[in-house]
Amino acid sequence: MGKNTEIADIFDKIADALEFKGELVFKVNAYRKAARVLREFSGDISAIHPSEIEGIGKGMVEKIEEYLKTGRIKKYEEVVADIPDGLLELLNIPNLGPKTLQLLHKELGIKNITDLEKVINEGKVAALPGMGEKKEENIKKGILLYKTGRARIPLATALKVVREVINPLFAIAESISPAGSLRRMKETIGDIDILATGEETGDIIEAFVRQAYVKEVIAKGDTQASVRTSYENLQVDLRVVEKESWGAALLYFTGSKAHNIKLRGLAKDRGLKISEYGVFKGTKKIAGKTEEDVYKVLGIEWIPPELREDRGEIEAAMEGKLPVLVRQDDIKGDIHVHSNYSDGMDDIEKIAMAAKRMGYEYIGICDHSKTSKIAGGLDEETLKKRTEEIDRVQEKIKGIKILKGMEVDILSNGSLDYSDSVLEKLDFVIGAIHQGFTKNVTERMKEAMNNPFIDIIAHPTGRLLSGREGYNINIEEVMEYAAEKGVVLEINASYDRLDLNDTNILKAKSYGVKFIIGTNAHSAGMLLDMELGVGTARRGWLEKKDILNTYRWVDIPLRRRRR
DNA sequence: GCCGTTTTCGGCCCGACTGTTTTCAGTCG
Repeated sequence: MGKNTEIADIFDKIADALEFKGELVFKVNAYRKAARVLREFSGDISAIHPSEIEGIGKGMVEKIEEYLKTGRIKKYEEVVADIPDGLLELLNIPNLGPKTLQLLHKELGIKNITDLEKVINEGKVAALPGMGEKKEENIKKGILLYKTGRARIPLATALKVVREVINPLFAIAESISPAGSLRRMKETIGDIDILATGEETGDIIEAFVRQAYVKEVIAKGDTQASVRTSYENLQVDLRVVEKESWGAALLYFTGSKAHNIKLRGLAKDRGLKISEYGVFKGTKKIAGKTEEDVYKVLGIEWIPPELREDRGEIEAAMEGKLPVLVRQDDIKGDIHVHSNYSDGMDDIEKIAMAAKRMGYEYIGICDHSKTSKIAGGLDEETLKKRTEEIDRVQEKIKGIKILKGMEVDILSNGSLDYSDSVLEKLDFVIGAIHQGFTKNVTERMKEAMNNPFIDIIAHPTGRLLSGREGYNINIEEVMEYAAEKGVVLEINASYDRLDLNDTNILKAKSYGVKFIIGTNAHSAGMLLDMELGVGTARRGWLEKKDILNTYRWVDIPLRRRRR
């Protein structure tokens, strides 16, 4: 874990403590904002000066410096001194906020979850001022949710669920769209947000809460409802709005929260007010039908959802310098697909046909090399057979170029898994670390890049969304060396990888790295994961020219062609 | 605590829903 994440965690804890103590919300928010920007900041935090990053002022810089020097932040120790260990952790319980927690602590002396459950079961909570039976019941439900865990689900799963949720509503709603972090293509999703419009608002809400997948109706009003579904307890929120407010509502519901807050602040500076109903000058509504309208009255262009994270996109829009983001239909081929020669499910012909149906110009068959025995890695003899097979299929199938690639293991000394004479005959080579995740990974990757036949580095950090931390690696050093050597970094679009991720892409781009999006598909159907890779690239501000598989095959400036 | 060609003081996004109230506080997004 990097220093900035460590400090961000402490700032968040300070925010929790201050909020618990009833400190001014703006002060609390200042700590939360500082934590957020620190998490996303990729530069050297020891060199930050006040006001250099928005949200980091004099006080925060002092605390950062203090932490770097002493490993502690005194302010943190002061604010938590009189708070029992583990009490603030209870703020993660849904329906239990700082005010209620303070009340329970003060009046009933609760210090941890055990105490909390005890007083709830004894019915002592309902008797407190401002509390009641229902509030007690809601906290009880919250505890249950907290204990079962509300893990974020991968984007790929959320995309599948949202399609199931939306489909039955098409018949009733006039228009309907996913919003929230899903629309922003964030790599993991907490809740699913859906926006709809239509004549019969009540009918839409009723139809929504009556779907078979609904396990519990959390809230239901005239214009919105929240349900818990049977899909891993995933919460889905539906909001129904007037047609005239569609754009403002979509903007509001898409977020991110930080993006919205900044936009609303901008509006306020101009004497306007933005809500989910529209943009208002006094009581007069001046925009709101489309998202474009809302941005326009602020004097800026429409910002693609994937950029809406308050990472400089609003400033870029004000200067007219928004990137023209890469799109799915810019992609001309997929170069990371495993066939049944190694651990893929489908044969080369089936993959090629599927790629052709997707409208690709080329498809790169890319199996494991010999050291990856578990994954059916190919020895030189089998590789020769695969080459012949590709030639045979290519004879048969026209209209798509089938490329001979390999995902070659980077070995413990940084050498590649085949001799140069074998690598030279391939159309392209992707180097990958598949073993020794903690051993000299940075050095091995750099050594591998010294081999002139390596074109691409696969899944550069090795992290898995399902939990694996990734390699013990200095990723900045790898990025810098890749840029120097002209080695391309992969955006691996596999649903569990998305590696490089958005923030690493931004960082790599600043070093001058070029990218390629590969699905790492192990079946023809998984070619569709390209959508996830494109979304991630867009979150990393990438344009068509940054991504090499938007080029025709003959035009891709692969390293081996530039020697 | 942060921030500033309207300000170095006085602002800081905005609204829905729930549950407790009888006009509003807390939580959430």
